[in-house]
Amino acid sequence: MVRTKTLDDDLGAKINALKTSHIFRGLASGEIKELALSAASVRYPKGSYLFNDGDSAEFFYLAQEGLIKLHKESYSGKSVTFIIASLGDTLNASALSIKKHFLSAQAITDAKVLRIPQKAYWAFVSKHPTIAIEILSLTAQGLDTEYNRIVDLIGEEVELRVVHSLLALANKFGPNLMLKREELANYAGTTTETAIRVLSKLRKKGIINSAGRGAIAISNLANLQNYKR
Amino acid sequence: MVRTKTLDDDLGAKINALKTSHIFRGLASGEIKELALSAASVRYPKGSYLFNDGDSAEFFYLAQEGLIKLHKESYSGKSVTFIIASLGDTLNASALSIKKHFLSAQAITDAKVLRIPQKAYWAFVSKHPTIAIEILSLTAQGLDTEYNRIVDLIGEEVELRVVHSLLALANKFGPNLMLKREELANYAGTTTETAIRVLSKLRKKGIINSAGRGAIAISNLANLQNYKR
DNA sequence: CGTCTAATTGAGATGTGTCAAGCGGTGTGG
DNA sequence: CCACACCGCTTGACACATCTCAATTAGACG
Repeated sequence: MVRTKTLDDDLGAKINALKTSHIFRGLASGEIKELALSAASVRYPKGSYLFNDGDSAEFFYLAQEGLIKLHKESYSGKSVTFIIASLGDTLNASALSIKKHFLSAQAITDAKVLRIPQKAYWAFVSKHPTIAIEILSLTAQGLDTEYNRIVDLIGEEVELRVVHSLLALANKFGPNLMLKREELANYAGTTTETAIRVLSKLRKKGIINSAGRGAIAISNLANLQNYKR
Repeated sequence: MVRTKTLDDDLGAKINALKTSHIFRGLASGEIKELALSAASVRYPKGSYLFNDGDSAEFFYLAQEGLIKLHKESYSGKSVTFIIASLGDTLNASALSIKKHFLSAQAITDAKVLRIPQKAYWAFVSKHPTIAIEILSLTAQGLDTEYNRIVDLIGEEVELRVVHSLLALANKFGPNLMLKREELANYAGTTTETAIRVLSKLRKKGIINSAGRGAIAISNLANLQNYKR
């Protein structure tokens, strides 16, 4: 029966998708299957929002395709990007115990995610305490990252912050970043103009190439790593 | 036998101390006892360090008396305070899965803590999955706090940041803060001088009183909460 | 009473945001 | 297929918030 077959394929795809996440790595396919059964694959067009800061968290999200920006706006309207999520990244793993999203999620390219109702997610984690530890580990790492970002924000000048942002992004996405200058600026916590000025300086030093609109190519990673002024 | 008696008292005190933490609230005394058995009560004089950023995390710490500052220094030597811990606060709960401390802990008054070897802490948490969830909840809250701090740092001016810092501290310690101007400044992510200038302004508006050295008294909390300029 | 640390205020330097203008590539509609 | 419009990128000039440096005052403590 054709219909059954496609459904099975679908389930298999979901199981594989779940396995791309660190937090489910330790489990056997059989175990994951239970969770996959309540998962839905959903597409979001570029620019659209998956959820907003402050919304009640109804689903657990796992990125499958595209880039999703996790960000938040200040009272005065300035947007800060915390995470750019891609394949295998959870968008709100720690929302387990928290009722509200504390960031907004916006697709910056066309994107696809796996979406699981909180209740099913919670039940699954309760049944597999190992996963709770994985989530904790992930959340703690995130906390460490933010501590470092704050230290940077307070103690270092913008130039270095932009460099650090580039390094963090390159570490995750490789040396060819498909990001607008504005995205980089939001990530580094500065303005587009200032980010561009830093990039111009880096270009003159041969550390990056202008790779056209919406792209930044790091050509000399080593020099970026021990960058001084 | 006197010796046994004092030991028992000691154990009882440790059990009670553990109960002051949110993460152990759900457990019965009998269950906590196991953990208390491997706990040691340790004193640290004002100014001394419990551990340093980057050290391997050998113990789990719970604050019992005094104030302990969790902070980190930037490469350029600027110190940022993240948390001021007091009775019942864990200093490194999420270090469960992390091998290294990611903040430094320094006593800002004479302090007393409960100290538990990582191994015992880990074993206990493994045995009580509920606690892992509590720790996760705590860590996630911490993450939310830091997200908000970053948004503040990037989007708002110092004046407002100092006000927010005062509110956060007052929320935890009450309107009479026993902190030096310098501590407040580190917490708000600014310099001592700038913090003082903001405080002077607030004093002129009747929102705070100068309560002498090492103290800040908030006299009008309501006005502080809806503070504008 | 003297010393030491914290608090306070001033004046100046400067990094970074803001505003404004121009350029260039890309896509779209006539 | 060309032309026009839009959007992202880039650079310049200027304003200003905040840091830095310096000097003074006040309070605590021996």
